[in-house]
Amino acid sequence: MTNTPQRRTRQRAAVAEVLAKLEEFRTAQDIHDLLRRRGDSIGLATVYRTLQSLAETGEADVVRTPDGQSAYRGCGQAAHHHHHLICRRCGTTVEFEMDGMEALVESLARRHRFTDVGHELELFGLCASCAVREES
Amino acid sequence: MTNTPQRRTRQRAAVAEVLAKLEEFRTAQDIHDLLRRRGDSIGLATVYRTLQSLAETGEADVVRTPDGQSAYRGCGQAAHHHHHLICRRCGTTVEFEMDGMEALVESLARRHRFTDVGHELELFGLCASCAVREES
DNA sequence: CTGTATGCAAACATTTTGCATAAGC
DNA sequence: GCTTATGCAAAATGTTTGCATACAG
Repeated sequence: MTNTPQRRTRQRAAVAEVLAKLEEFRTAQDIHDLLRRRGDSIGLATVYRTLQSLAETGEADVVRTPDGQSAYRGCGQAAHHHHHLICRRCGTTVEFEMDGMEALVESLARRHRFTDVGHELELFGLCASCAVREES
Repeated sequence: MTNTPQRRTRQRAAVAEVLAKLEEFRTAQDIHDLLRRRGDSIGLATVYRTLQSLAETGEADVVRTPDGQSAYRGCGQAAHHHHHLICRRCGTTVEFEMDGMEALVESLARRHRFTDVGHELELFGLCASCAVREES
């Protein structure tokens, strides 16, 4: 299986550029909107195709939002690498860091001969206010 | 917001029953198939509605599969609570346990006044064979 | 009886694909 | 020039919803 050589196109560059300055995960459609608003003319399908291809080569990370969309972020953007604690009722999100993780994931990956393992940890629970509201 | 009182219907019971004996997360459509194969006549929409309602009341846990489907499992089934290490290229999945997690999640939840916090941790990486294949 | 749950089909939202055209190499 | 990438619109996929009917309480 030979490495598919990608062509340098205006669109691909644009997607890569936007992706590179994204701090957070953004939906394919979000990215399409961003590009359009920036003045780049690009088709939605192309955005999808490009993001997919970038994800395959590891240049982008992907996660799934709780409502079922794919969200992308430039690889390496995981600057302060925080995770999310999300209320499954009202959607309130708290960012947090988890120091142990890095090491845990590392050793785990090594044990199973996996490389390049990313960890996007999303915890879903019930926030304080919603917990109150749920007391029947 | 009063607790919506659910009616005991044959369909709801059937879904709950299947869910109760599920060890792993299953897609709504999977569950629909299982029910049909078991001889229960039930509509797909009903399965979706029931699963959603069970998830809202906390009787079922939900996760998103990497390909964008919702997968359900009876709450409390988290018996040996393992996680998944998934190859983002070939899809190979390795189950693993992570002892530290329970405690970490617990303290984190408490710190932010969240309750009922579940942790489904899915790690995506590159398995040994795919890593080799990717050496360009 | 009253009203919620079901089933079906149609509606939806997101993502993928076919195909003709444009553009990289 | 040959071949891959793009754009558009149409198709596919997974899920939700409207509405008439069935059935639980």
